[in-house]
Amino acid sequence: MDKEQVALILDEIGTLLELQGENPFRCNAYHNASRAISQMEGNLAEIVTAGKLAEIPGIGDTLRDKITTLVTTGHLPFYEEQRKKVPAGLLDMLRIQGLGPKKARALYDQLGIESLDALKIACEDNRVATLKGFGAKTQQKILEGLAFLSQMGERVRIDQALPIAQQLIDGLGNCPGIKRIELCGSLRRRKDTIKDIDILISSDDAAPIMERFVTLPGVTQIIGQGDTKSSVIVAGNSGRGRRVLMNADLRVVTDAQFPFALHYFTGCKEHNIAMRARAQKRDLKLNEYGLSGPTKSVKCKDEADIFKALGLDYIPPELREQTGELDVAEKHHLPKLLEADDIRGVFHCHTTYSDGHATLAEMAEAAQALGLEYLGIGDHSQSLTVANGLTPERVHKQWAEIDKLNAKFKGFRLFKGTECDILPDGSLDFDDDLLAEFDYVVASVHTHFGLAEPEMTARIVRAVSHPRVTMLGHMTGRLLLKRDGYKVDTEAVFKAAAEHGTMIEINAHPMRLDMDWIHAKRAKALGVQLVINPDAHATEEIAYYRYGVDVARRGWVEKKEVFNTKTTAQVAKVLAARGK
DNA sequence: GCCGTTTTCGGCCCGACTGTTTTCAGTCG
Repeated sequence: MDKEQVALILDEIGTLLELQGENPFRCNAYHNASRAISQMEGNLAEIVTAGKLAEIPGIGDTLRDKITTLVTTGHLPFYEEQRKKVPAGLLDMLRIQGLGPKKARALYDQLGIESLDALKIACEDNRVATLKGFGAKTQQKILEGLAFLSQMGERVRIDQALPIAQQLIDGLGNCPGIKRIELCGSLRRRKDTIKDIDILISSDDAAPIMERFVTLPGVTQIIGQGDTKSSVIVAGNSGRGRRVLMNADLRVVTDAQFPFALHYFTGCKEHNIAMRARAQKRDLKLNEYGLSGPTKSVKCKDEADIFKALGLDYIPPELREQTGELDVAEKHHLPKLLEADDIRGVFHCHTTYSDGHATLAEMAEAAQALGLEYLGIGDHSQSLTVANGLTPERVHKQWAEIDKLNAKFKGFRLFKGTECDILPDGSLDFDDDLLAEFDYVVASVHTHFGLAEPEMTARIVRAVSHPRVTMLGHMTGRLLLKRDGYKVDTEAVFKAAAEHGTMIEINAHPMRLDMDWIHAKRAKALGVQLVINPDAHATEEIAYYRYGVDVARRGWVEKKEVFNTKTTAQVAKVLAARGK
C-alpha cells in the first residue's frame, strides 16, 4: 500500500473517531499522521522496513504499528472496525458547510439519516429543524450546503481560483479606507488546488468594506457577515465558459494588526500551530492580532519582523507547510528560492505540427513577447496519432522551418525538440539516429496508463536511462481533480535520472502540475536536475511556466537546480555535450 | 494518540461567527 492510500485511511480513521465523539486530540493525531505520511520524502515501504517510521514527527508507537500493518498487509483491522461503527453516509454529510461531526451524529442518532438524499428529504419535511440544537436556519443552511455540493466539486485548480480572487480584489480595490489588501490562504502559498479564497484588508472602518464585499458582482450567497469577518459564495468563470463556485472569506483588521493577520491567514494551519507553540516557549502569545508577552507586545511592521522576533529567518509563504521550515529557518539555512524572472526559456511546447493551436512562428513570437530568450519545440512523435504525432519526414520539414526562423531572430532561438512517446516496453518512438539529431528529447508516457507498478517503473526507468533522452515529461500523468497518476515508483525514477544525468520536468500546465511539490523536493534532494515546462498548446499557455515556478518554490528549489534558468549559450553547450 | 529545556502525566492554538440558547456548543480556519 502506498503513501497516498495510507494517508487517506489515517485521515478517515480520524474522522470516524470524531463521528463517535472521541477525544479531539486523539482524532487529530490521526489527521496529523495522515499529513505527515502524505508529505514525507522517500519511499514509505523502505522507511517501514528500515524501522524509521517513528522518527517522523507525529508518529508514535501506536501509529507506527498501525501504519506498518497497513503497508505490509494492505489492511488494518482497527480501520475495518471503525468503519463498521459509523455509516458511510455520515462521512458525506461532513462535506456540507456548517455540518460537523456532532451535528451529523445527532442527525443519525435521532432521525436515522445516513445519506445526503435522506438528509435533503428530512430538511424538506421540516424534521431537522425540530431537533434539539438545530433550528429553521440550520435546516436552511443544510439545504443550501447540499445545493452547493451538487453544483461543484470541493476544490478547484489554482488557474481557476486566481481569476475569481482577482475579480474580488478588483471589486474591493476602489473601496475607500483600504490601507493594505492581500490574498492569503492556500492561494498565497500557491497550492495546486484551492478550496477557499481568503482576502485580508487593513482599514479603520470595516463596515462599508464588508457591505461592499457581500454585494460584489458574482456573489451568489452570503454565508456570514460580521464586524471583521464575512464569508460568501462567489461564482466565477473558469476560462472555458464553465461556471465555478467558490467560498470566499474576507477579514478586516487594523493596519497595526495586518502583519499578524497576514501570517495567520496565510497558514498552513500546522505551520501556525508550530509558530504559536514557538512563541509560547518564549513566554509570548501569537495570534492574528499581535505578538505579546506578559508585560508588553512586540511591534511588527511586516511578516519578516514576526519571524525575526521568534528567532527565525523570513519564511516565504510557499514553504509554510510544516515540513521542517521552522528548524531550517532557525539555523539560517533556508534556500534562496527560484523566482519567475529566473526562467529564460522553456522546452516543452506544441505547435500546429502536432496538436497545438498556434504555428511555430506564432509560438516564437509569443515567447519573445514574454521576454524569454529561447523556446524549445516538443511536438508529439509518430505513434501518437490522436495528437497528430510527427513522422520523421515531418520532423525534417519542421527543422527546416525552425532553421529559417532562427536565421531571422536576434537574441532569440528556437531549439529543435520532440516529445517522444515512451512505448509500453520503455523503448522510444523514434530510432536513435533520428533522436540524436534533435537538440533535445522530452520522453513522455501517453498510452497504456494501466500497467502495474513494476512494469510502469521499468518502462520509465528504461526511458530515463536512454542516452538520447534529455528530460522526462509529466512524470506521473495525473490530471488534477480528474485522473490519478499512473502507478510508478518515483523513487526509482529519481535515482535513475540522477544516475544518468537525465532531467525531470515540472510540467507547469495547471491541469497537471506534475511532478508535484513533494516530488520536486525529493528529486532535488536526490540530485536530479529539474526543468520547468509549460506543455503549451497555445500562445497564451507559454506563461504557464509560472505555475511551475510555484511548484518549484514549494519544493524548496533554487535557481541553480533548474536547467532553464541558464542562458541560451549555456543551454546550447549542455545539450551539445549530451548529444556526444 | 503524541510529546517532553515544566519529560511518563497532563497538556495539546485560538478567535470569529452562527444559531440556538439565555450563557454556550458547534463549526471553521
